[in-house]
Amino acid sequence: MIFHFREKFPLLNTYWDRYLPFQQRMEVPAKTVLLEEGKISQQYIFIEKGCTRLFFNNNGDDKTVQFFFEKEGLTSFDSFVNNIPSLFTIETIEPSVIYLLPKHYVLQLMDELSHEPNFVQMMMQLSAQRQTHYMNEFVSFIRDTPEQRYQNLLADRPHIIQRVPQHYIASYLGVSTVHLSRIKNKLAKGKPHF
Amino acid sequence: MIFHFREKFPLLNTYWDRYLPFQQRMEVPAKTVLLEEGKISQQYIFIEKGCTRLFFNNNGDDKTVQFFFEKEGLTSFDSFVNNIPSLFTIETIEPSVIYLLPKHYVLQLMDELSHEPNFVQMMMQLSAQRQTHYMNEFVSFIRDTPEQRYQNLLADRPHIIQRVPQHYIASYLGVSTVHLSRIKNKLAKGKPHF
DNA sequence: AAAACTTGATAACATATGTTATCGTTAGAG
DNA sequence: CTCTAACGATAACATATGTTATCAAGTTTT
Repeated sequence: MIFHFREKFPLLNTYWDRYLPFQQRMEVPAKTVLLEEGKISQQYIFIEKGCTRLFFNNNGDDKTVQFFFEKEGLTSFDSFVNNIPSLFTIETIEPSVIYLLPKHYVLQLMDELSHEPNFVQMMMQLSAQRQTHYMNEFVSFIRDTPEQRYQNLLADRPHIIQRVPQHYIASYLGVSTVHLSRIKNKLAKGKPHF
Repeated sequence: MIFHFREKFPLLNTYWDRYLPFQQRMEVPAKTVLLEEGKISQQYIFIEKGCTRLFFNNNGDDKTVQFFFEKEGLTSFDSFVNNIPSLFTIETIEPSVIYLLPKHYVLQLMDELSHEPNFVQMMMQLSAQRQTHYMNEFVSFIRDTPEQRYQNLLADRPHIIQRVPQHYIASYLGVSTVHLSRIKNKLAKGKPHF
């Protein structure tokens, strides 16, 4: 999510590597809560193995907002940056191996980074990248039907459909589990694969 | 949108003021295109008077993504930062007075800013703010019905409903113009105001 | 191994929403 | 000032989607 720098800005690897010793390694089972709704995010989460989801509770039922997999990092950004209660819970979906870096070190790392020559441009690019992600999710809702959104997911991020339980995907797509099942059924009939 | 710093970070006013002379003032009628879909955003837009919308074309009909009013600044961020064709068009809704600041100056301003002590924190806060905005739009779709989204709009940003033509609002809410009209009718009956 | 929970499919019905068409009003253009 | 286009309401019908309930197949727990 946020500091998923490594591929895009290889320069930064040296910075990250310096902070690796401060990370706490954890092996956790599925459905482990890494950040609870209402708590203030105190660390950055990096996923080595497994996957997690970001969700919120709405009148008793979960609404999943995003999924994260191997080599991705995440946090409840607004909570992390502004020290306010998180609107979201972060929970593992599969048994996972994760690394936690306390906020203090993240901020220190960012401060060091700020002296690099292209820091401003880099920050803006990362900011634009994250903004574009959520904007695209939003745009997809005002442009596509749930069926089209499911097909987009199937085309662009099939690993989500393969690894994530269907009711999480349903809430992410904004439909009921029943309707997602109908969509799958309809697509299976339309495009038999034999 | 992006550089709407002034209230949140008064420190920055001195920076902005220094760049005011480089801005181009324009008085334009309604439905003036300020940035066309497919073109690369070359300037930052500040609205002194009037309002604009950000939209994209989808098979012939517009889908409005966001509205902007007095004292707000905007650009097609991803296009602006990464020099790629904009996915969106920016167009005035009312006759407006706007200021344009060429990208070159914006980048120069940011570079100067980067030497301020709390620059990193400021950038992260602004980034979080924008991310939160789009995330909330997204969350609203997987949590609320169109009727609830309309009521949220009415409660949180009534000026949009007052000043913006209804078919723009309909696409922004993700419903047809007919259905938005139905929603308004239903709410008017439920809560008579006499 | 039995029990309990999780996951997913499906049916039946109710409601929400889209589409197309028509009409009236208002606001701009010539 | 008249004409036209933009805007908004409404009806009628078709389709999409939600809700509730039931069933089946795995998984996990005990």
